[in-house]
Amino acid sequence: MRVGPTGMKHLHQRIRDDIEARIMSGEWAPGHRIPFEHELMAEYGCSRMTVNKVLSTLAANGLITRRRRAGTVVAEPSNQQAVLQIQDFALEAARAGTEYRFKVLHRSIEPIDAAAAQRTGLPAGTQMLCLSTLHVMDDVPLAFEQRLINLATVPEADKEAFKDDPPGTWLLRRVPWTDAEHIVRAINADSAMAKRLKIQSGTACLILERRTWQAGAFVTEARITYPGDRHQLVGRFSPTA
Amino acid sequence: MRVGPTGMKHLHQRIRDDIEARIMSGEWAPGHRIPFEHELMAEYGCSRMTVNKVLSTLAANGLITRRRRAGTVVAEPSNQQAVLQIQDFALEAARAGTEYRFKVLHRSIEPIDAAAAQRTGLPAGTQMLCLSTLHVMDDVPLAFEQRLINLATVPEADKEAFKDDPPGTWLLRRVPWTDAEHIVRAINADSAMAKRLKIQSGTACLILERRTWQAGAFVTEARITYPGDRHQLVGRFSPTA
DNA sequence: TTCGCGATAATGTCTATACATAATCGCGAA
DNA sequence: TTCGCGATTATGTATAGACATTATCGCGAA
Repeated sequence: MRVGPTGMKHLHQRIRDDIEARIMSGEWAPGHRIPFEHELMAEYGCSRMTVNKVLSTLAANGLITRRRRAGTVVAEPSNQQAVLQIQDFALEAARAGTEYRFKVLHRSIEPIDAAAAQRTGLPAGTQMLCLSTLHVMDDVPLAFEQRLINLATVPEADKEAFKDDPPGTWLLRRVPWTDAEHIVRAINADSAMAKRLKIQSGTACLILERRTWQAGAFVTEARITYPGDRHQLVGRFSPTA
Repeated sequence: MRVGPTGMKHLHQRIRDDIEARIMSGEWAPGHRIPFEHELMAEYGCSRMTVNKVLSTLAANGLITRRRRAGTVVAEPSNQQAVLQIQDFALEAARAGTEYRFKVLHRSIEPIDAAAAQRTGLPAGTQMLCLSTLHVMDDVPLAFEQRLINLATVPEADKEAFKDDPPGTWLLRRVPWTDAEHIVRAINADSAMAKRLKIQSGTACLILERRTWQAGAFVTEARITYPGDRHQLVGRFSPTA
């Protein structure tokens, strides 16, 4: 019976770590057939349910592929993905010990144009709350946010003044979402953006676009522009976590 | 007994979808206490193991928080994260029906400098395989990749010519990784980069830095520069998937 | 040889039960 | 009133057994 260090608390954790280690080390390469459940039962001296729980979890995480009758094999590495944390400005400022404030520069209710209609999947002319917000840390503009909020999905946004919390924070706490789409790209700041962010015209900026839906209904779109030299998106990721 | 559409195949799927729907719709807001397992048993007319499996999965996905004796509550929405797909150039080209090729512009083995040592967590002076690769689609430069490969972890990289596959693809297929770090930022192209990518000097570029480790041992670092107007990172994400 | 079909085998789901673990509640003592 | 400790209770883990589902294998017929 081969198990990991016995200091580890639970049986299924030991089995899981053991199998993960064999995959991660390359001992079991992609395509390698993993022992059948009844073989693992014998190897670890436990019931099938326990082995099954471990393998189901690994399958859900994409490390292995299971097929009835055929057995279980180590999965091919899939498309790489980058997981980036998107910080809440206020939280980030508090951690860094700096002062944060925001200012809503523009507010209106407008029907969306054709391009926005295509992006959001809504009919053109749908009424949207449009907000432009500048995020400032220690008197330095950190980001400029252009946001559309679907008043059909979030009618209470119309009455909100966005005095204590910026729109993103307010929405995150209020409206659950089921689907999100992100786009990241780089542009040269035009003169209007340069003036708002107090940077030179032409400076490279990072743009993060995020659209969220709730059960198919469009909720909000945010386009956040960061000066390239003042902000970067960072993420750490383990496939097994 | 309230269950979803009976067309759905499995009991635990129906229960899961039902609970997820109540959370996602806002009916059960963050902080709301979810019925105890024995209550859900009665509600759905099933065994505790089945309910437990559903709730454990939801907890693993971060939708709910469970504490012994205290019960289960809907979790506060955590820090938002963007999940971005990083395409393999060859695959992307094949899908788009365009021609793809790459060219290794530079290859050497060098000890890393102090800055790289800090980024990677290796002692300064460690020998690394350094590669610079240009990725070209339909004769248009799409990206410039600067890569370090740790020869202590991947010694066989030294003998690889990178003729059929670019370094990234080769590594992905060969070396499993357990941890990755990503950084995305924007810069203005300097004259050397502009020349390589056939863009105007000063054009905004997207930089994706990716570092991977295998069980604590550094594997590789890639710094990929995309012309901002030719490429963007895209990701779609559901919290429940 | 090839095709079709039934036997077989591996995973998928579910139940009933048992005991472990941890946090809370509430009672009784200081 | 407050503190500490034991009882209570909800979750966490594990087992054995049962049946469902679905590929695959291999045998027999065309």
